[in-house]
Amino acid sequence: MELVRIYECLCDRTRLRLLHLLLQGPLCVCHLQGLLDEPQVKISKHLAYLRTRGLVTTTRDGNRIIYALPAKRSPELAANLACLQDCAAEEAVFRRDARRLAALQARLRDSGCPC
Amino acid sequence: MELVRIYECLCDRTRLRLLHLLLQGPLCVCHLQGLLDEPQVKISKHLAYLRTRGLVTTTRDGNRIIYALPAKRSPELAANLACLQDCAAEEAVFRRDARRLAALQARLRDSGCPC
DNA sequence: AATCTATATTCCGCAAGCGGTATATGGTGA
DNA sequence: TCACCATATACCGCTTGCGGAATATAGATT
Repeated sequence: MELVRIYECLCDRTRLRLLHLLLQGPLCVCHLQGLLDEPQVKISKHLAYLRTRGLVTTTRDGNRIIYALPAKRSPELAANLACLQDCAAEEAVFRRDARRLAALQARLRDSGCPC
Repeated sequence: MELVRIYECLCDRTRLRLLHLLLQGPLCVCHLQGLLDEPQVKISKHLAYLRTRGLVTTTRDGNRIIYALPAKRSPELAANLACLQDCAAEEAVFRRDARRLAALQARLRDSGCPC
């Protein structure tokens, strides 16, 4: 994957937040939507942007579409995701997202949710 | 510096090439122009883009303007520049730029050039 | 079949970015 | 002062990206 393509995916705040959350594991759209507290169309379009460029993969589970980071990642992508992980720890938005995700996961632990 | 601002600076190939070269040390515009083999206005505008966003600094030396990476870098910027340095080694364009820079530096070694 | 729920897509208007041409600026040297 | 060099800026047209409103799709449920 060409380096500049990766950066193009990283140069929007919403996409950064999505990728940062997906670093913790797969998530369906409705959860991402709830976590980011942004309109459905906005989330969906940014996920589509990432999907067409190969930064995320999708699987269907009934009604839900579950997004995840690709299992196999090029060295550049792996390096940049690691970098994002590190840097995100310094910014409030990302820490807040991570906190909300942790809370969500706690709630979901015993609820048979596919995500 | 906000993370997304950094990525905005990184999401253009010309700017990536410029930053990658500046990782090796300060350079004046005419040298960057020669190394990238791109029109003057293109180089100048991308450097201006980087300058207004604080990713490069300038000093004047007579007619020449010398661009450099900032001495003090935020952790995010430092991390991403290191990441770029690593990833660039995998792509032909960047390797070619680095080779040309090495050649230029060899030629300039004993020529009292300010860069 | 009709409905509901989750997600995607289309269409629109707007702003930003990019590359090029032409021109301006500002320091240097004759 | 005049010409010259290196660099920057203004303007233009084009493309891309973004957000929102409305609509479409596709699986689930009744």
